[in-house]
Amino acid sequence: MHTRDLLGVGEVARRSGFAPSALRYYDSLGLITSTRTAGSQRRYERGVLRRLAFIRAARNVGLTLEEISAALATLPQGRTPTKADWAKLSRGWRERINEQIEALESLRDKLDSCIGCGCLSMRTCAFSNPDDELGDRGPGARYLPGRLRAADAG
Amino acid sequence: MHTRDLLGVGEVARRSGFAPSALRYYDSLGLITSTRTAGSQRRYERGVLRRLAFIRAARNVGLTLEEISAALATLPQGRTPTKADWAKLSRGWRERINEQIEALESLRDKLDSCIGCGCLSMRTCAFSNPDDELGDRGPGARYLPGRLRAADAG
DNA sequence: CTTGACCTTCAAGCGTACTTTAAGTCTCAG
DNA sequence: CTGAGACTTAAAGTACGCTTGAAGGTCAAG
Repeated sequence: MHTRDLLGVGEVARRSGFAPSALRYYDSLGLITSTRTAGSQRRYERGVLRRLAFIRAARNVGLTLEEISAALATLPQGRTPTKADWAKLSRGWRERINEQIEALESLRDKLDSCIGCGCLSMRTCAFSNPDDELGDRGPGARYLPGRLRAADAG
Repeated sequence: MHTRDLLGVGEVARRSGFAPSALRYYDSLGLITSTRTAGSQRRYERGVLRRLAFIRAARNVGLTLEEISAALATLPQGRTPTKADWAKLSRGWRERINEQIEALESLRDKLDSCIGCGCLSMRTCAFSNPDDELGDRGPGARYLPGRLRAADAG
């Protein structure tokens, strides 16, 4: 067998869907941990796959790697996390997603009224009003309004 | 009066809510246009404010500057855009926002079933399944799943 | 004409999340 | 033991959307 209980980066990549480079990056951030062979190649336990599944799901919800890292840090150390541990971690996501949905609905409704009146003028149109907290999140791409990126790790 | 019919960068910044540096950046991209004084300082017509309102609203909806640029390019050249022109431009956003909302709802529902079963395992859990088109969008931050970032300028 | 506020350009930096490249090393089926 | 293939590191690159800094020029009220 070449299917041991320790997996190399390539195999974890295949099974998790993450690129090897992404796995090394996560490794460097401490999001996942590995043992090393005598020749310093990474070897992962199977549990890493569940961890990676969590990471991907969290990314889908919109969490940053830093937020994910913080969430993972709350897992019980010593024993292998149970299903309940993982479920607890992701329970908060539901509300987060709901907030994102609400924000988008509000945006859509504003758009409806703005198209209705044809306004789109500065600081009077709710839809484009810059005081609706924007641009106060530092540099970097902001694909969605601030409140769609509120920090709240499960 | 120092409130002419041509506005300097600082004034446009104050009125639009964009930082002067952002305005110069947009200028460099051709998103907004300016005339120049003899001393090569930028002077904007009042119409730029509506244009900037559009830009901000489009950013709120999730459009990239490139998409916004393409949308603005479809405005009638020669005459000043009417309210109807602007409304036409933003009409497509509604569907875009609805798609975003649907994607999030689907994500939330998957999460519900995943928490119910406690699964979160690789390639079997719909919520974290990497084959749900992820990681195929090149480098850069991806705060939300691919389908939440589909290109479709109003 | 002075002066202070405001403006100019260009280059580099930032933050997130990785990927790519280069040059070299390790592993293990046969 | 060999060789193909998988792996290693560090540094730089990519993408987006700006901000910051340095060094200097302009504008307009008084």
